[in-house]
Amino acid sequence: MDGTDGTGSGAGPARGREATRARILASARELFTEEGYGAVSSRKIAAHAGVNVALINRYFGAKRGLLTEILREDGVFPGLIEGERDTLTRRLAEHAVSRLHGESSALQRALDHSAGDPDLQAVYQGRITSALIDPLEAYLGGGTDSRAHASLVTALMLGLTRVRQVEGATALRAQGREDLTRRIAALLDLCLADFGED
Amino acid sequence: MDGTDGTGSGAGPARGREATRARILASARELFTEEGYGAVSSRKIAAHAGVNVALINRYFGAKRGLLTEILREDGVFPGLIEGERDTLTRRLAEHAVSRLHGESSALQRALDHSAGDPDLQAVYQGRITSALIDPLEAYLGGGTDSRAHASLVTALMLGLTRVRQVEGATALRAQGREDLTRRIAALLDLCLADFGED
DNA sequence: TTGACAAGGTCAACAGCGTTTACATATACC
DNA sequence: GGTATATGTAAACGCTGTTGACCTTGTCAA
Repeated sequence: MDGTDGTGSGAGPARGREATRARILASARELFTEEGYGAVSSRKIAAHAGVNVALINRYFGAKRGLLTEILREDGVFPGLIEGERDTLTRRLAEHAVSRLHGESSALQRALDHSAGDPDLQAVYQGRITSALIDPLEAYLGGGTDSRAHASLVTALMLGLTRVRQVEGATALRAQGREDLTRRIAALLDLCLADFGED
Repeated sequence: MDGTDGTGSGAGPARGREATRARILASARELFTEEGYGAVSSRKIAAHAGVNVALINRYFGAKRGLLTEILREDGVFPGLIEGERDTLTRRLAEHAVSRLHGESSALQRALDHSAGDPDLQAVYQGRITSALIDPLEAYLGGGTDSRAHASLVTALMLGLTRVRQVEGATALRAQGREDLTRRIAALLDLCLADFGED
């Protein structure tokens, strides 16, 4: 008994399914964090994990399955879309400013950087929808316009991340942190205002 | 005389430098438009142009050079960042709504779709900076806050494009076109407001 | 006219990628 | 013990972008 697996019911597996899986995943996480998704090859991950390349595809289907799994474990906007409605935009704005200042985790920054990889399009599509737009829509009450409001909020949040990637957003960061947070919160409030009121 | 080249001064070139270049570029443009940057290989472009693969690298340095050249020819936000200041945000908002409705050129849509390709990171970085942020900053007068204002505007514009890619933005498009345009214009106005006023 | 030089174009190869297939090995149950 | 099954391995497949050696064509100078 090596006590690794949970499939103990049927015909017993062998050496270390879960252990191997975990080793691959840990290596992928580390390398993606350091170098980004596109820059790390399957063979490199396998070598780092001390494992055969083919096992990546065996256990995760394909390279992108590694990232899917990593994303599944980490929340992108953890704990923001819950709690008081009055302070929602303030919380989101603070989160956005933190990101502008590079205060998100190293992994998160690397993943932002890999967001446009063609291979990951479907992964990020599902991720943004299920971790941001959908929860926002539900949080806002699910009315007819909730989806549109959620989309506008998402646009601003994603756009800020992109601008930081493209030009560093030094001018934004040079604004006082509180001023910038208030401005973004105000923008988010306007995103959430009823349509036809401007 | 085959009348192709402009270098006629020195020792004469041979068959068709400019003609070949143009043929490659036209093929790349067509294929990128139809299938996107990442999905089209160098060999495919060469075959479509009836040309040897190596010529792509000879004339454009690398595959990404093709896209650089195409972007150089087409303006991304042509003619928006000029003219009356009072209607700037309205013009930008109308442009954004057009994009949301898929009314940009097929090429532009394909390029939006390829925006995150790792190979193109530097290309798009320079493009967005030189075709959007920099002109905006200059247009806004170049004051200390102009850059920050330009960054916010860019964030919103890029974010809207991304949301359309990710979830289709059907809820946004379902809003009345005029209402949506007004909302985005209002957001852009707020992006441009002085800091510390909220 | 003949030689030399350079530009344009071709061919085949390189190193790397993600992925798959056929095979060997070790484990657990009957 | 035999056998099915899960785990791990090795080697290849087809593809990518890119490069270097080669051939061909055209033009100029001697």
